[in-house]
Amino acid sequence: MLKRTHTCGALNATKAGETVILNGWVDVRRDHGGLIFIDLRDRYGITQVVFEPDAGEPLMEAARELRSEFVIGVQGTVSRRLEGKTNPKLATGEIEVRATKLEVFNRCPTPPFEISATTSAEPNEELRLSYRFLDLRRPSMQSILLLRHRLAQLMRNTMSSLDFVEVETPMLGRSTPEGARDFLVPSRVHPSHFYALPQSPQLYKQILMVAGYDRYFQIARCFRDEDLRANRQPEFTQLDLEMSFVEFEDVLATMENLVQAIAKEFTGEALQLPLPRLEYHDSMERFGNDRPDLRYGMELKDLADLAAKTDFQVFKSALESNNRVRGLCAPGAAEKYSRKDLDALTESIKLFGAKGLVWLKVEAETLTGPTAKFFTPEIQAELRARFDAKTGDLILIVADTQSVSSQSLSTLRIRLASELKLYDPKAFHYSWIIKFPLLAWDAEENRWVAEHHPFTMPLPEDLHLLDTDPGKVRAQAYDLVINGEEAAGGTIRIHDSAIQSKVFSLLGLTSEQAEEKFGFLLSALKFGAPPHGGMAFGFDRLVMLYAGLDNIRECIAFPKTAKGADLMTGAPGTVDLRQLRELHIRTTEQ
RNA sequence: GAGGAUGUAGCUCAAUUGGUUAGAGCACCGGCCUGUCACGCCGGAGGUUGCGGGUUCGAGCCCCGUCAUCCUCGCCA
Repeated sequence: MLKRTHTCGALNATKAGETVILNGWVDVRRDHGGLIFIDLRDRYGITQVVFEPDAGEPLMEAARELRSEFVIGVQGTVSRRLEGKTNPKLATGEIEVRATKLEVFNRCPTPPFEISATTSAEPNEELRLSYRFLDLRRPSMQSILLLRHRLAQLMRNTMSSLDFVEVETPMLGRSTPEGARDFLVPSRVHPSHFYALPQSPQLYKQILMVAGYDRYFQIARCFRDEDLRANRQPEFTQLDLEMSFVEFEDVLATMENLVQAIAKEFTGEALQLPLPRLEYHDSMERFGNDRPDLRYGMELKDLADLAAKTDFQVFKSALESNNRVRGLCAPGAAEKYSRKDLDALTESIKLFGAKGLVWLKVEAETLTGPTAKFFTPEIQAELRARFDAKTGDLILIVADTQSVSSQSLSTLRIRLASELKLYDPKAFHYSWIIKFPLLAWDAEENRWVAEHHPFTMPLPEDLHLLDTDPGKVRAQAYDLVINGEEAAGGTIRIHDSAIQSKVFSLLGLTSEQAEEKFGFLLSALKFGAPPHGGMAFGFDRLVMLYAGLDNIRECIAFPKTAKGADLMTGAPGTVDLRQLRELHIRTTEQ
């Protein structure tokens, strides 16, 4: 076998005259009859190999047989290219390898799509996923997986240097009631009993704190059996971590070191610490969601006072039902959005239950639009002032419930910012969102549910509200938001049994039920649990952000489709009846 | 569970109002070519228009069903 002495990205003019062997795939063949060029590709690069008649007819004959994606070994002499014949597009473009020997390791049928980077049209994703082994051979995919590897390495190194210990936790665990739907694994040995794949290593990492591993981390696979989205897969990866003997500020400060290292590595930016912070309540008011993209402004404004002064029935009835009247001002959008575009915007928020969208174009003298007549000159002036609106701007107003107006306006804000190019798509903005609510009221179940999980520590100054006004209690929870994406999130945990019981009772759990559901953790917490807290970074999402991707499948080697299928392997598939019998399982199909 | 989009040659796409034999570029195959690097030139082959049914003199196009993929809501931290 012709074993490589160099990779296809390694040769340059300093190696001229050396005899080398390259291994790789034929990227493209250019057959000039008397002279044959081969671009040879591996994951390091592309090197041009030239077959010349001097090398003998048998070699030329063999070279003529070569086709795209043949796997070969080539021996030859590194040779400086002739004056004016260099290729500045290739890192190896100064040289070429003049072939003296050729070994074809494997031939390849015409591939279903082209691997070469010179191809402009992207094959459709279904095909790419079916032939993932070819898709991943494409240089663009290889650079993504390499970036992913670099991020994992950086995280491991940084965490280790901060004295975190990597510990693996089980994939086969126990189903717990809170959170997402579990993937279940039947037990052969225990009929009718099931393991659950971890939604996250949450409980194990708290137990590791009790065990004295005061700084733990893991690049952990997590599983959630919920419907998929462009940025959601049934299995995904987190950088999971937990720290002991810390408070809120300690976790944030420690993690900012990691964030700073990541930013430096992937954007070259020297992040100023501490990172900016925004309270949940302010974020909801100013941006309508808890993960605002702060690369641009276009903040939401409350307009209740102005709405009250109009005779506009839509506003009046909204205020009477204690709903919100809020809006935003899109700079320079009045011209760019036709009546049809505005109808499309209106349509887009009906998805969230919005009944309509009030739009006003800011002109030199007045505001115009179908509902402008409800706004007196005085109110128009106040509206302008509130948004600091300029001629040519577009004011959009939604009158609806807190939830509907927030969802509608935050979605409009994101869409308009993108369409109006209000930010540099290559820029990065990092911020913490803090002081999340501890609990949310579940109207269906008629009880409080934990926003994060039942072990989240309330803010000390809000503890007294647990008895009087639980909905107002804020948590020691924090999210890291990068460019409008939730990149990480975490909490300080409760290590005080009195507070824990109080939270359980608010959640409607008796101590017996809590014991039954979380007994092993409660037991561990009793045996000397240190104060602790931690967080988890969405690893795939970080790769997406730094690779500039808008789809999570692009940064996962073997992802699932929207219905959770693996088009390459055919998973999920059927199994033999015998396997089912061993597992004590009978399906409804049988 | 729901809504929307897409499905035509190996790939990326086109095909007027339902009307002749469904086209193009790339890839592929054959021939020619000693400096290409998106090589070039000449020639060729390649189609169950996702699948099933219906309407019609006639369906890639209209209708019904179904499958797959994508996006979104619900769901999910």
